Amino acid sequence: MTQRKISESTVRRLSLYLRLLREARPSGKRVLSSRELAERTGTTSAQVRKDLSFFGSFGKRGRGYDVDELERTLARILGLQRRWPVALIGVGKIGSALLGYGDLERRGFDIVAAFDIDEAKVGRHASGVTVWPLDELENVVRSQDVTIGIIATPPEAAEKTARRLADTGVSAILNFAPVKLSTPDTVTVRTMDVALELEGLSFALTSERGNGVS
Amino acid sequence: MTQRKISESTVRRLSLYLRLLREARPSGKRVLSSRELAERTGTTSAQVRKDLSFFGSFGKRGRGYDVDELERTLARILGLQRRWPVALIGVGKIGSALLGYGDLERRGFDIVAAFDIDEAKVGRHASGVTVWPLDELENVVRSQDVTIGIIATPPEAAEKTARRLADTGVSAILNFAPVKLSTPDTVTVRTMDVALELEGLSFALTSERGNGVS
DNA sequence: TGTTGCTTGTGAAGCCTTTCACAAGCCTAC
DNA sequence: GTAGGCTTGTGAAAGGCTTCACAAGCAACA
Repeated sequence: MTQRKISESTVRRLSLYLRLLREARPSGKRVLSSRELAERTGTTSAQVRKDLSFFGSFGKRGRGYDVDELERTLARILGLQRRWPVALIGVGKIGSALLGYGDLERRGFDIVAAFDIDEAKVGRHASGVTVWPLDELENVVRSQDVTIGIIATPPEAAEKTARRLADTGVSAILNFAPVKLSTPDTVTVRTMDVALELEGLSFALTSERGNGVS
Repeated sequence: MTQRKISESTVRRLSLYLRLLREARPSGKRVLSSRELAERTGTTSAQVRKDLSFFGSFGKRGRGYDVDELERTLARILGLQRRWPVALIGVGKIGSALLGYGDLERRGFDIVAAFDIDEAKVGRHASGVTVWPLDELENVVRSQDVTIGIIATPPEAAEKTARRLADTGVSAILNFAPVKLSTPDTVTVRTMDVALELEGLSFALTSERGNGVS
């Protein structure tokens, strides 16, 4: 789609800009400068302009960026002009929280199916999503055209689950299990590990220094 | 404690090394080389050695790193030779999931108090932690010597909650609300945003390219 | 139309992180 | 005890990301 090698940090910031633009819209602001975007996302104006410049020129000199237009542009760049069907594997504590977490739907991601190995959890979940037995993973994922999977299983099961997802054609995985997944490199994996983040905070507190990082 | 300017990515990797060492112990391995550490955490052996070299020399040439010793060393570097009392603000979906999530306790973080503005949630939580009314935040945090707070409130309440925590002497915040927190720079903030991570995956899928990132 | 003020887009510089490559050093086995 | 094989620790090189700094351009207004 676009040129290669956009860094992960750039993509992260693009998401932040998009989030900000969506929040800004109701306020009636029609235009935002790179400086304003920067201040409200915790970066610098040069960084904002550089990030956007990888994809084109979207601003007007002397004015800034049109809020609506930049919102559409960023959504397109990030692949969010569409909705993504997502499969959730593991309906324990974290899985259940995700099922009920409206922010995902609001931002374009629909959990269309959930899976659990525990028969007791199979059926209709409180949040309205159907929980399938794990055996059905391949069938349901294929029939629903799922390309993004969320792993919220116990750590022991994560690796195997990842392999099954990969084999079924899923090419992006958000992993909540505190393990490194070994997947073919046709699959993009992001791991979220709460304890790991807390450990980062522990380090910051221990090495005693108040440099706030967002 | 140690020399300055350790990058966030280094700290992240140190956590991964530590996690791996703890997993490796039961297997009976007494020694691990930087190559083995690297392979199992998704980096390179040179990176492992460089990361460790910021803090000292812990290996034995020709052999590798003693598992027990390096585990202790990393725990000390990360400030994990102690336990951290943590306060949780917001006992909704995410907050409840965290309360029941044993991995935190296992890795040295004790949620010693939870808070919610909703009277109905106040009392003893299923997971055994006391849920306090929000008004009690300052009292309880101070009396329990909490220095790490987890914000799991709705986004609108996050900023104010962060300020209250900061004013009460909390100097590290793990933020689950999808907003940028503005805190004095005596406070270190890390934000975890599920939708943001999914957007990163969306970008990867959209810009069509299979470069697996862990 | 000309002037003033402001903001973008971008090469270049600066800084930081990762990778390279190799001397130094440990261990085993003969 | 010494030869061979392996691994660490680390300067130096390479690579990547961020910041700088400024020409180009838009808008408002006289």
